This record gives sequence, structure tokens and C-alpha cells, in this order.
Amino acid sequence: MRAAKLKQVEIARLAGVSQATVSRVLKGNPQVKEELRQRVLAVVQELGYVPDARAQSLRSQRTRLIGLVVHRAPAALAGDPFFSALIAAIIEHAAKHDYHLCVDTARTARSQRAIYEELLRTRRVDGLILVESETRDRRIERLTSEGFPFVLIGRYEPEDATYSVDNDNIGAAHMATDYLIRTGRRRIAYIGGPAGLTVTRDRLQGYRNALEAHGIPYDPHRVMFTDFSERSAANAMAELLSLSPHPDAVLALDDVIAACAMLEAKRRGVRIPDDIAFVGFNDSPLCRYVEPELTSVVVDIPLLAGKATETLIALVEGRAPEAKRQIVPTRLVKRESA
Amino acid sequence: MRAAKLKQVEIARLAGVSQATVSRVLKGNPQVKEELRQRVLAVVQELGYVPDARAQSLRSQRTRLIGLVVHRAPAALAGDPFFSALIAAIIEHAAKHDYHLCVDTARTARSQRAIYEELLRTRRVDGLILVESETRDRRIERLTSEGFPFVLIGRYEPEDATYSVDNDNIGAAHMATDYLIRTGRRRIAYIGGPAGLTVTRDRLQGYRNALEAHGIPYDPHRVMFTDFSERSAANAMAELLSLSPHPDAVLALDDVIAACAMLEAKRRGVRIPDDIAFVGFNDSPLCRYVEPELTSVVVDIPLLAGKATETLIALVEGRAPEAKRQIVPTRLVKRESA
DNA sequence: TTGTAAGCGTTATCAC
DNA sequence: GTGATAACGCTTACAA
Repeated sequence: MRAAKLKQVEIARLAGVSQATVSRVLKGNPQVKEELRQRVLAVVQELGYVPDARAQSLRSQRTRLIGLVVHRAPAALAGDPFFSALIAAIIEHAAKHDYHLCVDTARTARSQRAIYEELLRTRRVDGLILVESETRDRRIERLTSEGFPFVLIGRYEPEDATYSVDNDNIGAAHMATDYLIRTGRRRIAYIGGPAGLTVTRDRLQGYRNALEAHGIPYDPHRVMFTDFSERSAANAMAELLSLSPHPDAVLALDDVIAACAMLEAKRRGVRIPDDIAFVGFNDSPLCRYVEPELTSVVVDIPLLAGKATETLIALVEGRAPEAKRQIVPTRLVKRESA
Repeated sequence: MRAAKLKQVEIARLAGVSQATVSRVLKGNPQVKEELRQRVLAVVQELGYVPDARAQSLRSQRTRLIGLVVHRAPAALAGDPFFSALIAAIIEHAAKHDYHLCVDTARTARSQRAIYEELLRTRRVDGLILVESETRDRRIERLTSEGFPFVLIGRYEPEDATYSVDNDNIGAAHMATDYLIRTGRRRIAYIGGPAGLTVTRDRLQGYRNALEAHGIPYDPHRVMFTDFSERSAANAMAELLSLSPHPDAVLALDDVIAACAMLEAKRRGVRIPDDIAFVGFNDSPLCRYVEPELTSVVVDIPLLAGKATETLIALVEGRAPEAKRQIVPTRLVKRESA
């Protein structure tokens, strides 16, 4: 049987004080006389009393839970190093402030709504971290109009409409593309995620900017979109290979897409990087497992997640966050694929 | 400003009924007259009222939250496909029953204690899913003695002491080792995780059983343990290669360890699978990204997680779970590395 | 400085 | 059937 649950009244009874005093001691209220404080703490220690988070939540109107909703099918989440890294880093930062993380996934628009409903309308979480924002994102409009605390990992326009933490996607893609051009590539392709995602568009923009800066004409046939599934990445690569001449370089939205594309290319006899160079994003562990090792743009995910978490908690607790929009730097890690 | 929060009293006022009736309607209590029910629902719809989860939690003594505590450093979690798959699958199954998932990580024993304290003593979650159990696991003893609902993914002795969901690790490792032997390997090495983990020991046992069945002597020098870091896996491989003769096959506890070991072996000029064959566990997406593609034992993680989640929720809700111990089947997926 | 008591928003047990 | 009313365990004015 579960141990009968201890409450403050019980502690109070044993320590010979009022229940309010127990609460004060536990809250570190300084005006409790040292003697009582000791007596209370002794009983608390003795019995291993821990306050009930549910009661605290109701009373304080705060759950100390932050939410992360991932807009991917579970299968697509399973192999993605970006999310594992993100989740791990959020948990770690949240823990510093005694917050916990509640993760949910939602593939369909309908279940998305349901989850937002369930998570924030019910006040189950104190705030939300959003990822993979779209150009015009219902969630963001909703959260903003409800005045619910949230932080966006990514970008939204107007930029000062939301608190956001981001890397400079346009600049990073520009840099990576520029590198490909300077290493002699001319027919560079881009494989993004879903076309509606801001990150897909921003990196596409950076890619185009770099082409333009070098006077290389932009060819829309060399731009592909995927839904983050392995199959769609492979299909995109297959389609690129059917062009003639086919591309001599591929800039992919993330390492998983890059790896899938490389796989497909190798399967069709392409030599990497001789025939086609590949660059991914995130510098995930995956980069060193593939052959040739994948050149990738480092996005400091722990830093990104850390800033997002700190900002969100500040918001939740009514403190002024560091800044409305925070940018973390990126850098190209050169390996064998480009 | 945040919209003034709606409560049942407000709905009641507008619908001209008592607050208790609102609660009844929302709970689907059948004895409410249809007319009132409609009136209440209309107002609820109109205003988009949603009950406050915090109040429900206090009242019902249930948070509809299940906890998963991962005993890895965030960095070790980040690249691990096993946990992403596990988390994704748990979330999905929990959602079916209107539960959410709270994930925490704890690297040190001290923070482990703190997290268990914080998660269950405070009744922040209704139940816990445990992974990576150790031979003698304090957590398990604690949870058992506290009568807290939990389900173990893995094995613990005595086997009927806890609800557990597992694959047959001993059998699976036996099968994989047997396959290596039947394909001509004789000097088979084993690279596990931490020596204290049950899964490490069980697979080692299966490995030894297979050797014995074929009359191959067991050589402890061919058995390595890692802490799941890339470095320790590489070190283990390096050490195996320093043996003479070095092993002609490696059975690794998971795909990540196998991939790291393969990397190290290739770096040192080993030809795979000619010189050394490799087999991993989990059949993660990673297997198809490495070269040569990694042969791996499929563990149906979504099924595993699904059964664990269903069992836990049954436990939490006081229903009798399907069985005390549930085993999901495994199978070898042959690729190029063995 | 400490105790008493009023909520926090629900659910559920009473009477009517 | 429906409406008061008492918990749920805690925090925090307000009294003393």
C-alpha cells in the first residue's frame, strides 16, 4: 500500500505549531523564530515530508512545467538528432530553475490544436517553447492573443512580435553556399524541409543570396522540399540526379536529409565529394558515422535551447528576458563530403 | 494581458444553473436534464471554456502526467536514437489516454535521487517508466516500497517483483552471436554499456551461452564495457584491436556503440566485414547511414514503449495490467557489416 | 512572531 | 434532477 500521505497539518501537529508556520518555514520565510524553524525542519526531515506539487500548482497558479510540442510524426522524431539534443538541453536548463519538461507530438493540424488546447488552455504548463514555425503560424497568433508565455526557436515576422532565439539561418546558408562556390561548385542544389517552414525559407534565401553574390543564376529546378521523411529526401535526391547536368553540390536543411540524400546518390553511383559535394546542418553525431564524413553547419543546439529556456522561465516568472530576439552564432565544420 | 480565466462559476452564472451542474455536464453525468445540459454546453462552447488541469489534479489526486527519467548526461542522450524512439512512442500511446509525458535526465546519483524525489514524492506525476535498470536498483526498491506505480523497461529480479516490459535480451544476444558463429566467426568480442546495467549483463549472458553451445571458449579479454560515450566505445575497440589475434567479430550493445567501434576499426585499417564483422542492437536509422550498413537486432521500440505505457496507465487507473512481465520479440536484420 | 482563515477551481456528497 | 457545501493541500493576507 502506498504510504499515507503526509501533509503540512501533520507536520504542524507533531512540531506543535500551526500549519501556516510549517508552510512559512518551507518557503524560507525569514520571520519565523529560529527555534520553531528548527523544530519544524526536524519533523520534516524525520518524516521525509515533501510538499504536494498539485496543491502548490493550484494555489500558486503555476505548474513549474514547460511544454515543448513537436510537430512531427513519432517516426520522424525517432531518428532525428536535432530533437534529442533540443530536449536534452531544455531539460537540463529547466532543472536549474526547478522546472520540468512536458513533451508532446502532433502530426495533424487537428491534433496540434488539441494539444495546444490541452496544454495551455488547461494551464497544464506555464509556458511553451515552439519550434519549426511557419510563415503564418496559427499557434503563434493564438498564443500571442491569449497572452500566454512562449518563446520561439526560429524566426517570425514581425521579428519583435515574439520572443525568439535563433541562429542566423540566412547568414549560415549563405556562408555554406559561399564555401561550396569557392571550392569550385557551380550547380548547387538545395534540399529543404516543408516549404512552409521559416527555417526552410530562410536557408533558401541565404542560398540564393550567395548565388547572386557570385553572379550564379538561380535555378528553381535545383530546389527541393521534403517532409523530413527518409523517403522524401531520397526522392528529392533522385529527382536532382535526373537533371542534366545534375547538380555538383547539395546544401541540405539538416544532417538527416543530407545523409539520406548522400545514401541515394551513392546508391546511384555518384562519387562524393568528387561528383557531388554535400553540406548539412546541425553537426550531429551522425556526421561522423556516414561515409564520407559529412560537412555540416554547427548550430549550437544546447546554447539555443538554453537561451530559449531561460527566456521562457523569465517570462513565466515575470522578469524581463535578456532580449526580444537572441541570435546564436554558426560555423562550418569541414569534413570529407565538401 | 492574459484573458481573465474562465471558471465553472462563470459558466454557471451565464447558463443560469449552479456550478455543480456545470461540473456534472462536463463530466458527462447522465442525470442532468437535457435542457440544462444543452444550455451549459452552449455557454461552454461559446466561451471556449476548458477546465483547469491544476484544480483537477488537486481534486482528483491525479495529474495525468507520466514520468520518464533518463539516466544519461544530456550529451549522451543527444545522439541516441533509442531514446528518441522511446520518447516518441510513449508520447503517442499516452496521448490516447489523455496523458502527457514529463521527461527528465539525471547523470549523477545525487540528482537521480533529487529527481525521483521531485517527481513522485511531490506527486507531480502519476507513474514512472524506468529504463536501464541495474542489478540492484535503489530506484526500484524505493518505488516498490512506496507503492508508487511504475513499469520497468528491462528486467529485474525477482522477475515478478515488478511490472516489466522487455525483449528477450539473453535470447536475442544468443541468436546474434550464433549467427556470427555460423558465418564462420570464432573470436567474437562483446562491447556492452555500463557493467551494472541489466541489459549489459543479459546480452553478455546470451553471448556466452551461444559460445558455449558451440564449444567456443569464453575469453574475458574480448569483453568490454562502455559508458555510452563515443570515446569509450572507440577506446574499447582500440583495446580489442590490440589483442593478438584480434577479434573477428564484435557484438555491440547498441547501434551507436557499434557505429563508433566500426569507425575506430576503419580508422585503423580494418576491413569490414572481411576482417571483423559487426552487429548492433535497435535497428535504428543510423544502421543505414553507416558504411558498411550495420547488421542489427531489431527491437521493436514502439511496441515496447506502447506496452509499457499501457501497462503503466492501467496501473495508475487501478485496472489490472495485461501481465506482470511482457516480452516483445526480436529479429536479426542482416545488412553488410555481418 | 505566530495563528486563523480565506481562497485557488474542481469534484462529489449531501440534502432538497 | 439540482443546488449548496465540504473537501483536495497549500499559500498568504489579516488578526492577534
